[in-house]
Amino acid sequence: MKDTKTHILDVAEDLIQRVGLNAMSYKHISDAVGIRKASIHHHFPKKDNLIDALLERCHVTYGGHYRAIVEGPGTVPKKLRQLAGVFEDGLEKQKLCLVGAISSDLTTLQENSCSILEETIQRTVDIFAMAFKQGREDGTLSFAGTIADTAYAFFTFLLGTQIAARAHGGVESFRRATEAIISCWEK
Amino acid sequence: MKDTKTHILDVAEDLIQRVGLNAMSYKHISDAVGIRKASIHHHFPKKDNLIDALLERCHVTYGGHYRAIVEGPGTVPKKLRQLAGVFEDGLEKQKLCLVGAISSDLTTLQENSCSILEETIQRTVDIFAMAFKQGREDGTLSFAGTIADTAYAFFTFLLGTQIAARAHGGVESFRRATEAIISCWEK
DNA sequence: ACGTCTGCCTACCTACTGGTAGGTTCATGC
DNA sequence: GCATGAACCTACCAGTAGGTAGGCAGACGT
Repeated sequence: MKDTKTHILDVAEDLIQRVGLNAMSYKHISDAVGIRKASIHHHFPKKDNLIDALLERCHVTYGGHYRAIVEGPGTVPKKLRQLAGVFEDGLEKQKLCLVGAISSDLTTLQENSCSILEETIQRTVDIFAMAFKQGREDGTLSFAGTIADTAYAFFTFLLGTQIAARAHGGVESFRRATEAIISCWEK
Repeated sequence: MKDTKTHILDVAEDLIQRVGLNAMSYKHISDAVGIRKASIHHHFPKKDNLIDALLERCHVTYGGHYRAIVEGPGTVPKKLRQLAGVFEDGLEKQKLCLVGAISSDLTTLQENSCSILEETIQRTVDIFAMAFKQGREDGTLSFAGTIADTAYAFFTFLLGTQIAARAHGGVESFRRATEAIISCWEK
């Protein structure tokens, strides 16, 4: 039986990815975890605390995941497809990237959460940028903008395509759109 | 003094774009319009009716807007930048594209609304596709994928970049990311 | 044996959610 | 003159939101 705090975070993350930040409630979490609502408050007094913890955990978990891909073996175009694959896996389960789901409800967040979110995006883009840097250097990728801008664009593209594809086209459309973008960079 | 029904739709649209679908309530609308909550229900009995009306109106309003750009004068790359400009204008007011905002909260929608949303996305992509078709034919654009896939990718890219840029980077990042993508297609 | 801390509980609070019932006012058509 | 229906109102409903107060059982160091 795993740590309750982690269990709460897992359930909350899953709920946010599926139904969105504002449709997720302490009641939903307590139902799924199997403890009372007040007990969730014992671990995370305010909803903001939960969100902050989620975002901080996210740029460890996902950051590690992305980093493993970028620093791993294979050609750069293949790495880009692997990064897209992470989003595709989520989409298959009708789930959005946590950053995307939370960003959509940005204006209902408190300031501190916004800062963490901002930092999480930056760190993610930085990891993506390593791939584009490598691709430009080894000549497997060809793109017009800067490394940072292109990495940012690729991340936001994946984020948006995941959101749109859940509403229209599904995994098939996601894959075709991703291919349409990556193949333009491929030398 | 404009039609109340239209006034309600305008306010609801603005609210959804700013705070999201699930953070928008009949109370907020009634406050902004200046009539009582029950009166909103008189015009739109259920929230779903409001959302449906909003989506249907959206693919008239925005559809017309996009069509005017695509069918208007200027080179195709310029048209793509004008399309991006529509999203940039929204971002400047901290507002998301209606389709993006609603798509993020897709799972809290009823079936009928999902269908309309799907159709709205399809129609929008179809308009975008006209520009890519023209660009491929007159040789001002060069892209690897099909016209439909690339148009879809460009739309979802704009959608995602708008969401992400509101959380990190703002208009500046939006513009740089957009330029990074378009310049790869420009011959 | 002792206090104390953690984890969880029941019971409760206020504020707000979407939605309904039923009444008033007023313009329109017959 | 009178019925009709649209537009709006007050007043209310049950359900749910986030959050709090206070109690209880067990583990733990002293």
